[in-house]
Amino acid sequence: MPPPTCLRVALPVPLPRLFDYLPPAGTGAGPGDVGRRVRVPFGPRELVGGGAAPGEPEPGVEPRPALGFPDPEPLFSGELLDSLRWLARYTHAPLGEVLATALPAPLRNGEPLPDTHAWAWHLTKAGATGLGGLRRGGRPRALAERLAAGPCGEDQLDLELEDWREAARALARRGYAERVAVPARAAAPAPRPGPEPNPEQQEAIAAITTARGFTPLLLEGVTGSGKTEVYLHAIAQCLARGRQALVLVPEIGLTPQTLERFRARLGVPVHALHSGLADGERARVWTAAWRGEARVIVGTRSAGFTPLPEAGLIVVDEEHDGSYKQQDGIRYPARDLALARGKALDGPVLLGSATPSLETLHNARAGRYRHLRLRRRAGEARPPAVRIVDVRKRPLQAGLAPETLQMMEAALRDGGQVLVFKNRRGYAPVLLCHDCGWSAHCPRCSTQVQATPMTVHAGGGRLVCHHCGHRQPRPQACPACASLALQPQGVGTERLEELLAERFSAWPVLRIDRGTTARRDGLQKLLAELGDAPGILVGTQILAKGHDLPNLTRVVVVGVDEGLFSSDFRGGEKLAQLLVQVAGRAGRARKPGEVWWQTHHPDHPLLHALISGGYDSFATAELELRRAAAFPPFAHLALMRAEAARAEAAGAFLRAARQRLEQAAQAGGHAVELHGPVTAPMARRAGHYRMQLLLSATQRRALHACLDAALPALYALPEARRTRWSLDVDPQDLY
DNA sequence: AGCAGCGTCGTA
DNA sequence: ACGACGCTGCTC
Repeated sequence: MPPPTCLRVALPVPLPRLFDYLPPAGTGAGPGDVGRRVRVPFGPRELVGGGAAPGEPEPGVEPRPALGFPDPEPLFSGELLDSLRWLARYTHAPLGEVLATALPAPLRNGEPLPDTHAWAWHLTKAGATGLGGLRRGGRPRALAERLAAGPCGEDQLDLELEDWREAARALARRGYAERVAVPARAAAPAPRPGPEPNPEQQEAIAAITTARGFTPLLLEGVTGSGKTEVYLHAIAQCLARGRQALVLVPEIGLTPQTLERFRARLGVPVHALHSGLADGERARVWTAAWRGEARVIVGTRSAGFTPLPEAGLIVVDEEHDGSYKQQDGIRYPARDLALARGKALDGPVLLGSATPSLETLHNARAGRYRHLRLRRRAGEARPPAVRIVDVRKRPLQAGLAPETLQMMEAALRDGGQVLVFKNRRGYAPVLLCHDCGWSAHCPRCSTQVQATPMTVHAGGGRLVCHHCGHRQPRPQACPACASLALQPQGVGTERLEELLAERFSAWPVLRIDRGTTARRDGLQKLLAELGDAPGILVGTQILAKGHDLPNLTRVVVVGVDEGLFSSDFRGGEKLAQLLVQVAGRAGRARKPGEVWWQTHHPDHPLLHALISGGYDSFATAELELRRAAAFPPFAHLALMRAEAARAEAAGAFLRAARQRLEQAAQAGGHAVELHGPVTAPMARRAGHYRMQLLLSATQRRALHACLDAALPALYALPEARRTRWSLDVDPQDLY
């Protein structure tokens, strides 16, 4: 057989096909080019794609020559390439878009692989002699003395000395110290042993380390039960076998303490990957993993794409967390990608959570995942007592009942900290005219029924739309009746902070939300400021996890009711997870914790299930509801969304799509139900009209087969060009 | 998606 | 007569 003349290339364009190119030098394309980056001409522009397969050009196309290969060998191969192909099939996205998403920006743009050495510091001759002249007790002196004992990697310096970078710069200016590149492995700190695992932890560790072949495991353990210890032991054993490990954590779960703990314990380079890193740094970490230099990668969602030529273990911490599903761009499910990678690797995948997602729990109960449990909290910590506060007819101050306020005061006087959880950012959710009833709405967003209210921010001075980000100054007078009686209605975290600071003026009140923690280490700094002193923390979601607050004894959840009647099918699950996670913040050390839920619905079954039987009992009841209603995990969903400046354009596309999908389902005998098109619950966002079409099927295969059959035709529809449309397989919510 | 080619308007 | 748009077609 003659060698193939073409390389079929996957390009980062929203077109469901590959493109054929002649190899650059005129040599034949080969299987060695699969997974390689290729620079190609595409119309009037130039793109970087990935080799998908050698082959012959489709009849009728005149292939152009590729411009060149940025690398001597494929960046994507083996398990990673298989997993990315799986992801493309699963999301029904073009392979080229998936490959591009898997690469850090510089590599996506065709830049060469960066250097991956680590940095270390060493003392110069001048430094060794001049050391004695440095001021005693100063940071430069301390650093110089440390370096006199031998060169030291930057990761190790992070562990040993505070604010050493400033001191290092000072030494470098005098010519006393130098920064030198060293192989990544050489810069790793020496490992330190951890505490002896308890019997439950030992059992879990043994289950993971003795697993052979693809083994998904659910590690279910309440906050403080020591899941991280299990991860660390399993990773250490994986490293001892000469393998790499990947740890995924939620967006806000990767704290400097977490990273420090991993670094201190493992004795190999531990690389972090998160949204706070510069592009160049991400590319370096990705490349270090690709070269096998990085042995442990800890990172958020996008770290799921890290190449691991010697992978031995994948951990997904807090596997239920919503941040694992990308909400914009191509929607990929990082937890499921991790499972797919484990399958392709034929290795273990450890899913950890105190509140597993219902689908994971369902899989575990059905025996598809091994189910490991940690029931005991470490040390003497006891589970917090939960109390429901019936606020019906009660006079509320700052949204808090009198007995809640009394309890808070008592806890503070006792020297403890109190967390007040309110899932509503801003000052107040509505601005209302007391004279005529006008209220502020976003000019560009609306539900099916009404324009959405704008949230009052900045101490009442500004209006912000939480759906599209639109902001405007707060009007001085009512635009409808010119009255000056404009009143913020309801309570957000900003106002709660203000009211609590007034009521509890003797104690510090700290607000923790997206506004106050914008900077990367903002949260760290805020919490460090408070320390163990008595005080109040006010905040949103962000407070639900990740931070050890040993002196936190009371948790108050103010907005329980807002979650109880969510219209979304996952609303109950999300609320239950939140309530349990927030409760986990209380009483982590010796002090017993208490959690107060304020509600107008003290008899709601969700609350009772959680109190009487815990998350497990809630999950059992909720799974029954899902089964009865044929919702996930008992059915599989895909949501086709369309938005356009004219409502008609979005509807026209989805009607055409429905027709093609129906035809495909009928022709292929796929049992798929179609619902819609209907106006999206958020009917207009940022001025665009939104419609959606829901697909559901009992068999996942049927859903995918139907989409596979119909999608090529949908891309070609004339209506498709007049609207922005997207497909979301396994949507997190139906908005 | 981008980008070009081409038509329809708006104004100088 | 020039240019700001929107619509259409095309990308190996």
